Amino acid sequence: MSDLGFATDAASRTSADRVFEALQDAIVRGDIAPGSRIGETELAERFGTSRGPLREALRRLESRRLVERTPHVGVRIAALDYATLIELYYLREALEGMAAHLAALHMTADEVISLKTLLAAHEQDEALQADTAYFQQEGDLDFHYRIIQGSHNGALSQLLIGELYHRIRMYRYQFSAYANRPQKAFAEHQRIVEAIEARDGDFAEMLMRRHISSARQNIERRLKETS
Amino acid sequence: MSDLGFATDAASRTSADRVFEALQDAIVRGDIAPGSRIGETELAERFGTSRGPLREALRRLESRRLVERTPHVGVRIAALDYATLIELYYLREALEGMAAHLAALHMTADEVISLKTLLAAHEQDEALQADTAYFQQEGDLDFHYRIIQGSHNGALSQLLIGELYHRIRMYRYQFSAYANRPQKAFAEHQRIVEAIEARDGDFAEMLMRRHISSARQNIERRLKETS
DNA sequence: TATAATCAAATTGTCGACAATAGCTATTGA
DNA sequence: TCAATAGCTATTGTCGACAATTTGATTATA
Repeated sequence: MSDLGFATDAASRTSADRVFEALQDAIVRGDIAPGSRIGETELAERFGTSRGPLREALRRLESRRLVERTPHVGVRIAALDYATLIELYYLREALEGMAAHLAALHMTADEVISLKTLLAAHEQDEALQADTAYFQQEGDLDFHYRIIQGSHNGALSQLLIGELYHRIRMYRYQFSAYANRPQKAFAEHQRIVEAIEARDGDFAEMLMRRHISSARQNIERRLKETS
Repeated sequence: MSDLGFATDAASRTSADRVFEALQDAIVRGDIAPGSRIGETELAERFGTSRGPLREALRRLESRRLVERTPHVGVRIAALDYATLIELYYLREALEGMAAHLAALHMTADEVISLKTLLAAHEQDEALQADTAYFQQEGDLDFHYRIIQGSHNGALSQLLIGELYHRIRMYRYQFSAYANRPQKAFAEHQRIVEAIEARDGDFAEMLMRRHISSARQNIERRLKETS
């Protein structure tokens, strides 16, 4: 998937760009333990470059809050905690609510058809695999990506997909069991698409906000049960 | 004002951090023309450092979209256009609406009092200076900062204050005459504070969204008139 | 004259070395 | 035995030099 807003021409990709993407992926997937501290020399060797480009990559990852920096001490891989996850859900509720609203107003007919096709595919797959979490999660992201892109608001897309979603995915990879119930989420997806198809911006926004809000409440509920 | 999320200990500030802040300030204030291209060597000399730290600073500014980078070509100061400004207002509407909602729920009594004091000071100053745009703009930002901080949502504050607001300020400095009418905006501010004081999250959110939305519409209206 | 290929200059990308700082260890004193 | 200090080690911060690439200018050719 394209990482909006940065040049990714395969040909003229610079070493700093490559290590940025590779390191980001390693962090998001959990190949490097959250909260751990790794030296620049070690990282540079691991990614086959020198400390110069590596430090440039670290600065960008710092901006995305995937690493935390302390001057003269070093960088630490971002730690994951539930409080921050909850905060991110409020951000998603606001931003994706707006995205759904704008998508209802600005999506092209083709984009709506493509979105419905995606949902039909999900329905097929769900019918077969009942409650498989992984597909649902990736499929869920796919669905949300489409809505965001459908807003036709570049700043909004860049913010959500280019910066926020990496942190979301990091939590998904490493806090495995927190997804909303697949069938419930799927039904909510369907209603959102209906509202978009009806070009009802306010309703689409409301449905999207409730969709994300209920996911957040689901996490908060589990959090109380297990503590 | 603090630039949330990054170490700013005056003592151990690194050269890369200093040039980052200085260069960001120069860009936001328009000391360097938007859309212009400046070489790394020239920038490094201007800020009294070498290209290493400068490039780290540029990477962070790239993440904030204050500069645009083309591999092997160089960086260009972000260009300003009305389409992007409008997009940013939709972001503000969504995010600051959420901030107002959360502020109504989570602001401490002291914070509410302090916010009311700020507004009283604005009223005084407005009574004296009628329609002075500059103070109003800075005062306006002050007001919005307080609400955002009052949300007590770290991720939201970091996103708005730490990343988005620099672009907003850049537009304010350089697209001078686009502010909402001061007295109308002030009245809206008062209503928002009333809703926060009444702990009415939904209403505070609605008022904030209308406040920002009408500012956006005001810009769009002027845009049509002059074109 | 227009177009394409070639070359040169300037700029960016990368690297290794050195300087500066923080944190740890050992030593000294009470 | 504990605390404080001094020194050492490892890591980060900074710099200058070199390599790679782009861009434009120039020249040759149709």
